[in-house]
Amino acid sequence: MKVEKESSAIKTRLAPSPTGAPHVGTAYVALFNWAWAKQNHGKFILRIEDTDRARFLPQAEGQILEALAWLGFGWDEGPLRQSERLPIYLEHANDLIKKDHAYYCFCSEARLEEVRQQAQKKGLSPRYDRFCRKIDPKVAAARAKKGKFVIRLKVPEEGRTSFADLIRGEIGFENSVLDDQVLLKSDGYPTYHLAVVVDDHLMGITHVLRGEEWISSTPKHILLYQAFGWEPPRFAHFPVLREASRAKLSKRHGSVGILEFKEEGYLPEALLNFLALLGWSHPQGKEIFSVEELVEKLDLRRISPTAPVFDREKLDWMNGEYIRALGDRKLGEKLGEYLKKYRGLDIDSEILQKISPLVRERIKKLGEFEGLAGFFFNDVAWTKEELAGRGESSGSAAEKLREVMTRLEKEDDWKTERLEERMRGLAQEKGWKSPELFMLLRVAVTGQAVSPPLFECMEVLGKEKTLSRIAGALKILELD
RNA sequence: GGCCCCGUCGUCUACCGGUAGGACAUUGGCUCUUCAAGCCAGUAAAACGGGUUCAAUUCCCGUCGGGGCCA
Repeated sequence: MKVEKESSAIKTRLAPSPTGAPHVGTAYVALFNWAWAKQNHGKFILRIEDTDRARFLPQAEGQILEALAWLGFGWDEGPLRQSERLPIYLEHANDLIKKDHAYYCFCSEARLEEVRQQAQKKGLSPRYDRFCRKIDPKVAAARAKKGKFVIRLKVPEEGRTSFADLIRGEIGFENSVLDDQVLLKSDGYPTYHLAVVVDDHLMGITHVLRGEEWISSTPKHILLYQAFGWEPPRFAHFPVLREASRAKLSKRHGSVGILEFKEEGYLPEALLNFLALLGWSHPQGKEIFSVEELVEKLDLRRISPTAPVFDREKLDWMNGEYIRALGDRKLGEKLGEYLKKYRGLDIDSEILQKISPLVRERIKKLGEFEGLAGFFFNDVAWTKEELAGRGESSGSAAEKLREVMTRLEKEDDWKTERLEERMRGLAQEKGWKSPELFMLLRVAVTGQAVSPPLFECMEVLGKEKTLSRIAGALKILELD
């Protein structure tokens, strides 16, 4: 059964530039583009905007694809590369010249620079002075055949260009402040502005959801649509993500790359849930929800235009929530894959299944696993201070451990409850404080003062390994 | 410098003309073999100044502050 509704015509796109590792800001915008398309049974397109040759990075596209795959965003068309569509842009730029909406410009860099500075001195926008706009088109065309040129848009001298932003409402600009934007560069590549407009139109994009840094270029785009005689898409400008300092997200304060989050052990579901809450809010005030629920409930009018701070602490909390919600089995699997891929550790999955309930409430990211539970499969080392310390002499600590050894060696029922019962009994019998005994044992067995519950650890570790750890600790204490 | 966007607890936000609710963080407590998790309680906000209105956080203007774009 096929139900075609008007809304099924909706088409969105993600248009990242392959100039570096994909940024969370891209994930943020991708999320809403993807969800909006899904909600409307429309299409989501991936387009690689690689016309900036100076900043092009060959490995970036692969990273973008990997990041999107990790986040779970599939695309219906693409990836399309603008660099493979050069003739199309050229053709369209020429078309604009024909329609007298664009013109050739032959000005040198030096002259342009001088014009800019003069304009600025007068307190005006640093714009091009439209010198070449006055050249007779026929003369210009002839000249263009021989030498270098760029093609510029003929921006109307008067009037106002405005659009209804889906998030912010009416936004308008006086045409008089707009520059005669370069459309085609002297190297034959289109500028961003020409390429987006041509592509968005040719691909039938109905909704352009992008970051607010594009607001000031939007009037140029609208003017281009008008020059071509095309109907512009709807626009929604999302707020940009900020650091606590209100500056743009930056590496100095933590991760900003999508793949870095993956590597640190964030779950994509958690990252996405967190991102969804920046700007948007669930109508029932829910904090934890799936992307499916976002798809169902998303309403662009509910997006706040204020640039939100990317609060890594809340992200961590949320990731912890998702980890806790995972079953032991699932968490064990995820840990296995993660440790293998990023730490080169191939841990037996059965052991991982046993450990995962012990760490589930104690880690916020998969990357924290090793620090908390590495002792299960790595060797441990102690110092005397770590073992004794806490106001206890090495002698008395050693005495306790010796006693523990004797009791444990006899124990055949190596189960959590049994072990706890034994050790509590021992403490009571000897008049030792059980918290102190347990801490000593914890350090002896795990090599750490902070660990999952002691007796569970001992059970998982097994009798043999537990005893050899205690023996090892004892040796350290007996050294002078 | 010009243009544009934004301004509710520290942070993310809700209500959007009848004075503020939730979440993270934080503080205290409970629980307790460490650390967590969990539960309970607490602290904490409408940048400022003018309008409009019976009434403004909510609408309008200005100021200030933050950010973006163009170089």
